[in-house]
Amino acid sequence: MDLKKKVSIAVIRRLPRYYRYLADLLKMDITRISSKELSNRMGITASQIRQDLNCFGGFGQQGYGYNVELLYKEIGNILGVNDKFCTIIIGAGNMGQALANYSNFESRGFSLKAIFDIDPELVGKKIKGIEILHMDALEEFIKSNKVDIAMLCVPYEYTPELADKVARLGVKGLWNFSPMDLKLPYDVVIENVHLSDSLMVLGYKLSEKLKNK
Amino acid sequence: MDLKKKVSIAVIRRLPRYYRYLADLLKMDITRISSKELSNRMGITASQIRQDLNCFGGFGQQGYGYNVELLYKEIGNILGVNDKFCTIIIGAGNMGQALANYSNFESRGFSLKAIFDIDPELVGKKIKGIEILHMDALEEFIKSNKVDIAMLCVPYEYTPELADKVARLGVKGLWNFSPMDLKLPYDVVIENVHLSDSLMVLGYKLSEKLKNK
DNA sequence: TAGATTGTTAATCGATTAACAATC
DNA sequence: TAGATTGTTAATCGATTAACAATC
Repeated sequence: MDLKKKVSIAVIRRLPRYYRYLADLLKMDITRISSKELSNRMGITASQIRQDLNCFGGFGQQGYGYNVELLYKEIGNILGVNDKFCTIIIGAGNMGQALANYSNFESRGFSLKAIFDIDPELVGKKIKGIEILHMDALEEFIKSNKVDIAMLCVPYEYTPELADKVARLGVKGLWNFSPMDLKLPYDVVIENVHLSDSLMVLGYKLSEKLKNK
Repeated sequence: MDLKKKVSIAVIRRLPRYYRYLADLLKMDITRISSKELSNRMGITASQIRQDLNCFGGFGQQGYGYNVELLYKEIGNILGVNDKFCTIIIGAGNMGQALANYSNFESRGFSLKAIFDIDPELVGKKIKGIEILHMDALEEFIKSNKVDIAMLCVPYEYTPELADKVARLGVKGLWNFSPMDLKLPYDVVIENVHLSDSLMVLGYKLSEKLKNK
């Protein structure tokens, strides 16, 4: 179907970073930038920037550089900022509530539709105007609403079963916060946030640092 | 000082994942495993597993494979699970509280010593037996206690200033939850958790998926 | 011993960097 | 036009995979 080579995940993972730097430049009223200057700010090579951007098309102009606003919008498009993904949060503990309160998800195309929990203390409460529903209502909700992404913030032991359930109901994207690799027999995309993995890497870096002193 | 080549960060980032799989195997009372069998479970090549492990030494035995418990302990050692890092959480909002409640950090060598916030409503409250202190007490606390890692969970606009402050006070590891790349003139190791970056990558994967249907 | 599987070297692959012609 | 900087090809580097002798 698509003839051009698939863009590597390494490039994709750099896009949100470009997007952040371009937003900063916009805020500073900088209207144009060269790959050289951007490379200085970001601490990567200008070559890499040009290579990355050219995976998606020629956004620059010889002798001039890149128009910041245009490039910002283009990268936004690539990342689907204008796509409006409908999301739900499952598990309204601290992590779930933290995600519900993240204000910049909305501006990046992620629209929170509902929050679910089993705790009767939490059910009925509102976060950012979104009512917390009981878990029992989850299946019905997914069946009668478009849900693109489920953010899984339930305790470890509930996660696999829950992931399987929402995938079976047709949710195509999972954002997993449990320290496990979900394996699903369905055609689903998964992005993991393994906090303890990240912390352990920090621990490793720190001991290396102390060792070499 | 160290003659052997520095282990690449790609390898390091896989270690916590090995550690999780080995913990699972232990739980299942599996005492030995070959790189082949582990590769099947993890979905990576046996070659990569052997290469990764041999960055740190020969933990296996020809004809036998790896002793699960031994390997688990060795990887734990490499990651510093026995190192006891003292940590503090700055910002006791939902994210800070979520981190405070993460029970498996402690078992991985991270000992939470204090939590800080400016909100008088929160100050004095206890999470997991740790009292939330006022931000004003931060400087004094760091000066009179060993603090290895600060987990920064304050709003975006406070983060750079705060990072600079704790680094100046001698904290050597920062775990940053704000969507920005901290740049510090001090000798500090930083690990970022950029949630919105992760979510945007999920969004990208999802649109790719839908496009190719 | 025969079979299994490691540790390690060599080959391959992919990603990053360098170079430069094209062109604004 | 001259200078700057892109888009793109080629070179380099590093990481992953394959192969296999060593050995349990």
